[in-house]
Amino acid sequence: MAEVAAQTRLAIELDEGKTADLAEMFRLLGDGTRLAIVIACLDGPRAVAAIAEQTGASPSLVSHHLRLLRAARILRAERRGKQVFYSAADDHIRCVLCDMIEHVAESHGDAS
Amino acid sequence: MAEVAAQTRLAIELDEGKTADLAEMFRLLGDGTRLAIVIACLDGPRAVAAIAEQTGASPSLVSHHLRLLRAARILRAERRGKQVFYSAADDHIRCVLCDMIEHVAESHGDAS
DNA sequence: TATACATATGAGCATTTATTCATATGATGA
DNA sequence: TCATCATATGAATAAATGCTCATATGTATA
Repeated sequence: MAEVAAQTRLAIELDEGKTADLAEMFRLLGDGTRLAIVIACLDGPRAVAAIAEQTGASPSLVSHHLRLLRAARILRAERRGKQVFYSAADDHIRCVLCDMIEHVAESHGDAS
Repeated sequence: MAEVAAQTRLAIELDEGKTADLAEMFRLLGDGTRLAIVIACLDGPRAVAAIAEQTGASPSLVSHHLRLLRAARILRAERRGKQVFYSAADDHIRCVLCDMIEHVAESHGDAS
């Protein structure tokens, strides 16, 4: 963990455009329904109906969100017959989620 | 990087409450102004006025956002005389940002 | 072709949210 | 204490956003 800290303690310098792109990514993960959809797709390709059932959201709503997540390249779509399967576009999203889970866990743990 | 992927390829299972907490964190980073504020605080303690100048936002707006970021334990505040200095609460945020920067860089790079 | 199933899209609505302006709180120095 | 600087807070508003309902597109089977 110290290594990671040292490795990443470099200054992050981003122009306004890059910062906006980054924010857009976080914004997409910043909705409970959408985040649940992303998490549902982390373990492998999931059909829209399955995602809807797992998350408790309507197929229509799921489809709306999937469009955004696909456009942002957070998820990728793959058609198999009538169904369309969605899965994580790459492993970075998984890392982002794990880091954030750790953060939430730790900041809830100690009082300050 | 393969290690990280393998290390994190475990299934992420979160109840509704944890997912909402996570989403709330991402939501806070999902605004351009707020994200710029967080980035400005990554290299060390920064006073409110300095953050305002660096980000181009008004001190009032910065203060509003700082309140949210502090409440979410993304930033921590430290008073020195008249000024209040803000810095990153821990290194997880830095990791989250680095991962997401990589993701954006790669998904812009290759066409799919 | 016609029907059924799976997903996608569009419009409308209710809510949330980022921002600004005005004002308040807190701390230092004269 | 008074004045000043730095930050925080509250109210108001314009814009963005998530969701639902209705409908369209696309695919497979009878």
